[in-house]
Amino acid sequence: MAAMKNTVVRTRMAPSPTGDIHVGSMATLLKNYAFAKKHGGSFVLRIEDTDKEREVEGAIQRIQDIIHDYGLDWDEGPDKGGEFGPYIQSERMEIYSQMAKKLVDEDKAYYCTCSRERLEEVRDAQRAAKVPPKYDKFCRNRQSEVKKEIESGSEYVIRLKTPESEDVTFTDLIRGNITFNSDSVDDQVLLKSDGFPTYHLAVVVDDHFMHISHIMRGEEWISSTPKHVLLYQAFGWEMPVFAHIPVYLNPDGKGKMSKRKGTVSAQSFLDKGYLPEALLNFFMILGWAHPEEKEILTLDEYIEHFDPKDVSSKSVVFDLKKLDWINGMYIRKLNVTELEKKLKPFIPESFPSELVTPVLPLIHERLEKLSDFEELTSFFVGSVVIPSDLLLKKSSSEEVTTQLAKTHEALSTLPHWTPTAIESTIRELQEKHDWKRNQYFMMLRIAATGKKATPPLFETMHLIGKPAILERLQTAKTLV
RNA sequence: GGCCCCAUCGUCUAUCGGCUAGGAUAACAGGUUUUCAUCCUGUAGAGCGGGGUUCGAUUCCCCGUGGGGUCACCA
Repeated sequence: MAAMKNTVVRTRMAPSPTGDIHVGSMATLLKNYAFAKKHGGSFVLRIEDTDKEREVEGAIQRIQDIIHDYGLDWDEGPDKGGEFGPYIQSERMEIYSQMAKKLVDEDKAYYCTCSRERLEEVRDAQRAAKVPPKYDKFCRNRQSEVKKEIESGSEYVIRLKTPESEDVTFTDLIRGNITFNSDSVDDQVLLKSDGFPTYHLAVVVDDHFMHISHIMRGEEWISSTPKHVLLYQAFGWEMPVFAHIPVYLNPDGKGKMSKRKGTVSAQSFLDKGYLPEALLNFFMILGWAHPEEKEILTLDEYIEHFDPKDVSSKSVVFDLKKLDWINGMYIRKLNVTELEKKLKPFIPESFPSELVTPVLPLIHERLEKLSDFEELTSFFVGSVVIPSDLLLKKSSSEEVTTQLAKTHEALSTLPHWTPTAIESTIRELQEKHDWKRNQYFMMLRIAATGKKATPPLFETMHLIGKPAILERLQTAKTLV
């Protein structure tokens, strides 16, 4: 790659503060981060707040927090500055208007005073005539008139003077050359009537002045890339390398991941009990494979091997089953101290704190998500509902009554309530009466917990405690 | 609809013209286990269709089909 030879790798992520970061954006951010790290370059965080109508209060802080929560960071950005700041677009207004004016002066852009109403009418007519809706270039060839209108107070925008019938080609690292005809490119607004730049002007200007070498962004930007290419050409600037990352499809395989089909914010996955490391790992192997197809890998291993050109060119399904598997792997790798710490926000207030540590070893390998804690421990405290039909599943009412009575009797006189004492008591009973082991144990499990699936019986009974167990055995007896 | 992108097991992928098409996950079956989970073993499961190019195409080209993206003074 000759183009890369003397270039310092600088990547960026440029979210707009209109809400929470999407998981897809976080995955793209990871790629930008990893690529910059791999080449000893810099990863820049830039805030694109040029739409004051959609801006959400506090979003800039939330964006930075969530990136940190995922264990990632940036080298230059709004909070830490950098050589090419400021990194918030609303603080760079002067640059954009200057650049837009420059293009007008060079006859590469023009003023437009068309009202929104007129633009809407034009588009409606085009849609009715089944032609692609585009600006009709009304102002493009009446600039002297337009300037007079502006002098007498008309609102105006600045539009790009798109060349006619020219091929616009750029290279995408993942797909190769992509060509559009300039006739399909609108005379894009560059500077809005409120003085703010549009996204298209702002990205190109900022990426240029911030010396961004590689633009890795979502595939949904491919169709606006020709506008950016035209802008680079108009300014006479060197183009960065593009790599458009495929979008994530909904788990059902239909359409771009959207709120309609479940939550999509990066935050929401943390809230659901996924570990950031597991999420990052999932992002790594979705649409990309380690040379040895290793699937559980560290950030460092990823950084070492990741190359945007190896990213799959097709949209990929956000497979929650695989995410669950990865998350389970990461939870199992945790030691109990770490697990307890990460579990904190997922432990119900009603759960006795002194029971947390002893219960962890019993549920550790059963946790797929941190949020499973509540479900897996529901029977350790409080009251349980014992399904009577399950008690009698493999035996008669008489036998179960006898089993419950004898067990209650034996356990109530137990001097030391330990797992081993409970176990030997119960095993002795089972052997003495020649009860079917599976039936008896399962019956006890149901009586003690109300559930068919639990951690090992004796440890579980131990933690539930003697009084509660005796009480539940009594209750069970009344049900059979 | 126009434009653009894409196409290997259900899903994510390997293959960079030689394939008995490999792996992971999910599914299913079995083993370990007092249940579940973990762990181990096994089974089933894929090159969208049609044309070329070639000694030979999953791999290259074209057409079709299907899927996706995008068409704002939003990013």
